[in-house]
Amino acid sequence: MNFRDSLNEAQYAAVTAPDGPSLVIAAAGTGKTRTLVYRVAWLVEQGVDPNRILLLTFTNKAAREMLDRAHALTGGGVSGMLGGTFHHLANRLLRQHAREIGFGHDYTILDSDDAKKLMKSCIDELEIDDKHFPKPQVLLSLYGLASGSQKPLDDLAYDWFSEAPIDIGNVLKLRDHYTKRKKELNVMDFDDLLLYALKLFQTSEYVRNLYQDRFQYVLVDEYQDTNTIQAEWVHLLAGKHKNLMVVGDDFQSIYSWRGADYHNFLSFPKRYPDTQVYKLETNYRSTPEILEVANACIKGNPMQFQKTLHAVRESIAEPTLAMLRDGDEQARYVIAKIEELKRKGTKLSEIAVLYRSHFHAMELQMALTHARFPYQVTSGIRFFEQAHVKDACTVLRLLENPADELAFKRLLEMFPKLGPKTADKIWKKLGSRFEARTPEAHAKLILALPAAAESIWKEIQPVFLAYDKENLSEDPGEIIYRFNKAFYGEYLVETFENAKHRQEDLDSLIDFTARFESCADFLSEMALLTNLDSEAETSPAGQDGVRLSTVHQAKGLEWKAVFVIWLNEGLFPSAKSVEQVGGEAEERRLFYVATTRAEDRLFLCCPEVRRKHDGGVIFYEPSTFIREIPEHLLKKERGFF
DNA sequence: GTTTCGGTTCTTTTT
DNA sequence: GAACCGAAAC
Repeated sequence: MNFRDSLNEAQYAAVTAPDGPSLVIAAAGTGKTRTLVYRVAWLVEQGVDPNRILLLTFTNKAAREMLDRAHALTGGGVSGMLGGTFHHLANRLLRQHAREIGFGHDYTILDSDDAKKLMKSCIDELEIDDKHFPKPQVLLSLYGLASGSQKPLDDLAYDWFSEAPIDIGNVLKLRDHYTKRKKELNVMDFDDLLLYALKLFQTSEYVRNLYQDRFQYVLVDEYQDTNTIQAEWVHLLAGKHKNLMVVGDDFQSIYSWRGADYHNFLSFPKRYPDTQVYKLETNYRSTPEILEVANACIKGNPMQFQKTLHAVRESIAEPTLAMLRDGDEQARYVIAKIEELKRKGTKLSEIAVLYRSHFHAMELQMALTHARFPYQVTSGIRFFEQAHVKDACTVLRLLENPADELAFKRLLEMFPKLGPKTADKIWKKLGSRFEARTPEAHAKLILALPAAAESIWKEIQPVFLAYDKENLSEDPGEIIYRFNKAFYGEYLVETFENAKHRQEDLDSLIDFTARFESCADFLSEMALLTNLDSEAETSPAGQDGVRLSTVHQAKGLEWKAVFVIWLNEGLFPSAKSVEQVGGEAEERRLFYVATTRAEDRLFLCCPEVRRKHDGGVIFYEPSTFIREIPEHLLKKERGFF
């Protein structure tokens, strides 16, 4: 393979870097993924066993893309290489060694919805009835931050609630209780996966040696988004061979609210004194006038590796700043521009509308539907977190983990006359455990059920018992199918008005299970996967449509034309973020990410007012980020409706 | 004592 | 939407 001809100077240097620690500072659109993929190919060509290469990413999408590309580039020469998200690797190791840290190997992974529910019941159990006590969601963020940053909870809590009269003692007590409950239920939340994986490495010499020996080369994508745990874990993973290559861009660090600390990235050379540094600044994606806007907007941010995007492309058009009246006019403006682009030959799938928060897209979604424009939303609600999908998986979860109280209660609460209180009583009566595979457990349960639920249970009991009898532990789809046939299909129709649509979801869920080797595999995956349609998007069948996405979810992607909507003070930058220390700088980086997604055309949209549902209006100033861009870089437009 | 239903309010970002 | 709250219904 000719590496020289496929790469520019800086890329080539990084790809062929000598052993030892190396830091690749890769600005937006400079071929970061390409560099990583070629690095893998290079290593393999040097005779490194792919089995001994580890590639860590943050998202499933990034992992899949890199593995695919590496595969294609080497003609299948990288099979055996381990590549995936931090959470995936953590899960993989923990499944094998969970006992060493006091869990069963059959632990369940809580998604955020489960975690919220469990947190709520913890609050009830501690009888905290303070009206002003923070909501489960808030507490989870706080605990997650403490876990990810490895900082003491009390310090963080004092800062977090400095202006609210919150009993910090309760906040601390609650975390201990929550931790204890998770152990009892044999469940881990997302933060736990990372935390316990690190703990495993710190406490078990055997495990540490096993993987330190194995991983001769460790590559980390988006290193600026690592938190303390991840950085420490990476440090240990590469601890023996010390061939650690991290790639990232401090300008694109946008996850500090979940503990990401780009100082890991900035201080990498300090931590590893013999680090080789490579800087990629040649941008292949965008026109010079788009890059000028991007460079201008990020320049003022404090504490960063200075770098400037150099364009290689020809000019096309100045980015447009559109001043609009309200959300409706904004929607009409966007649609009119999309029509114009389409007439000039841009495919709809090459156009994206980006925004700070999901609800910012509401008017636009309605207008697009009305105008019969095909569009695809990278949705806020994750496929696997929808109520009916979670309902359908309760049986499986119980079969796999008899201590899964959340699944048990979720299942029982679908029955008539059975609410939270009764479900709790029954769970306790059964000794906080339900061995769903044994007939004895079912007999005991039936005695405890209200009369109305009894007959329903008798319908679904065979589904549970078939698991061992018919050896279904490798066929998650079959269990879901039978549960649906025995009970859930009917329940769906009685409960939801859009039952048909939800039934279709379940059908595709059953199809989706086919790719998994076991129920345990499937359950882990569905907690760690974001969306079912993520692969529909890469498949050729993915139909033509405008992409609607949050900026966070757009990271790493690119489109010919990009619209950024609701660029208003309080919305983007979001008011809540700006309150936090370093919040505005992070929002600015987010805006930088948004602008650097565009290849040819960039439209910045800035309405004046937002209409509330009650008919009132709120005035919004244009975003600081707009005002920071020198005027001559933008072409100004007004609404025309 | 519980469940269920209907009305109200509010949306940050993700593994 | 969906999460929360209060009141009616069982």
